[in-house]
Amino acid sequence: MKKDTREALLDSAFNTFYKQGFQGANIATILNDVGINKGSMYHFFKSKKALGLAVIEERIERNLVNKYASIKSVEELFDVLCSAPKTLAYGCPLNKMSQEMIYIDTDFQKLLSTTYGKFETLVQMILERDGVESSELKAKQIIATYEGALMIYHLNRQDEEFVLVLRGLEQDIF
Amino acid sequence: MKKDTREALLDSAFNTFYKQGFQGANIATILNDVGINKGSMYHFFKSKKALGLAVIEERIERNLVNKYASIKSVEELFDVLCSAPKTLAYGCPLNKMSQEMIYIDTDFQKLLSTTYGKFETLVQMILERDGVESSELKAKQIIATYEGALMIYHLNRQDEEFVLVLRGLEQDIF
DNA sequence: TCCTTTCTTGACCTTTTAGTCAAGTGAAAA
DNA sequence: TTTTCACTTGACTAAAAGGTCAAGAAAGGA
Repeated sequence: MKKDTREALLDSAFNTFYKQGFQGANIATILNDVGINKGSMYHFFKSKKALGLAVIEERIERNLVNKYASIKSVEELFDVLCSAPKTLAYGCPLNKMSQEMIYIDTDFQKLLSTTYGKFETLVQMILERDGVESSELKAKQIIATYEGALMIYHLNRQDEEFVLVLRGLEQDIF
Repeated sequence: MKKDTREALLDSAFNTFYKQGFQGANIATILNDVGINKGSMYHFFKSKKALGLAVIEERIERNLVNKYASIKSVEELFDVLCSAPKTLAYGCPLNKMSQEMIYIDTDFQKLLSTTYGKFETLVQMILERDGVESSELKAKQIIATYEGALMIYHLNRQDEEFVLVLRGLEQDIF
């Protein structure tokens, strides 16, 4: 049972921070959700901050790799990107955590910066595999448009427009 | 002096919320910054939430209109967008506040959604004045790329790449 | 000048928050 | 069986948070 509590904590913390923000979330919610007591959590994580950093490393980053490492073509990439409104109910977890924390805490800043770098590399590799020119810049273009469009989607809740913006980019670039 | 305190409160609250987030900011910081006491603030704003909503209406929205309403051409628009890293030290205020609050509070959600709509309309009008086709979609494309690129910039702190992404869009579209 | 309304003060209240700790449980190693 | 160590409990603490209020100061109109 040793690992289960830690994993359950990370799962619940990820969901709670994702929805409410790191600062806005309170530990009691997570504890109640998992069904354990405080001391148990503080056995695994020395502080709320440590839990937050672990969520970035062991959930946000892991989810990104799971999602993008297996993508085989640019076409497939855009299909996955276009499905974001269905899978990401509160925006991009990495983007959201970054906007909140990078100006406040340098440990968060460093880790989020590194994680973003990995995301960018994953996208870049998909482009290179398909023989796309200037893949670094295009990876940034794709991610930027994706992140921005997802934010706009969550303010409007209009699926079609989100897809149109991304498909527009796909056609402009390729 | 009647209006001064209210205006000073809005200024300080805007800066504080902008840097630390709405939930992460505490009222004592703002009060200390302005140099007044609690009761004085609660005379003008019935709650922290009311202050936050007023900041959106009277600062975030006002700043957007000030910045974009006077832009005369698409060229000028992209120049202004490219200067964002110099003027927006903690990202796009509207984007940041939205990511944090739209899933938490419906009053924030409504107001931020409306404010975004005005921003989009301002950009759309610039495009139309220059005779750009399908201005609505292109306004969304520009804003999406801008917002996403600005987020990436703040994780990397590399000016050139931010500008390259935006200039790339400018060339792809026009 | 006097009166009314608009601010301002600063102490106070209540709730919530992250974090601590000594005592206990239980499973696995010895 | 006994010992050990990883984990769990739940009450406790201290600080910080948002918010209240009665009383006083200023400002403006009559």
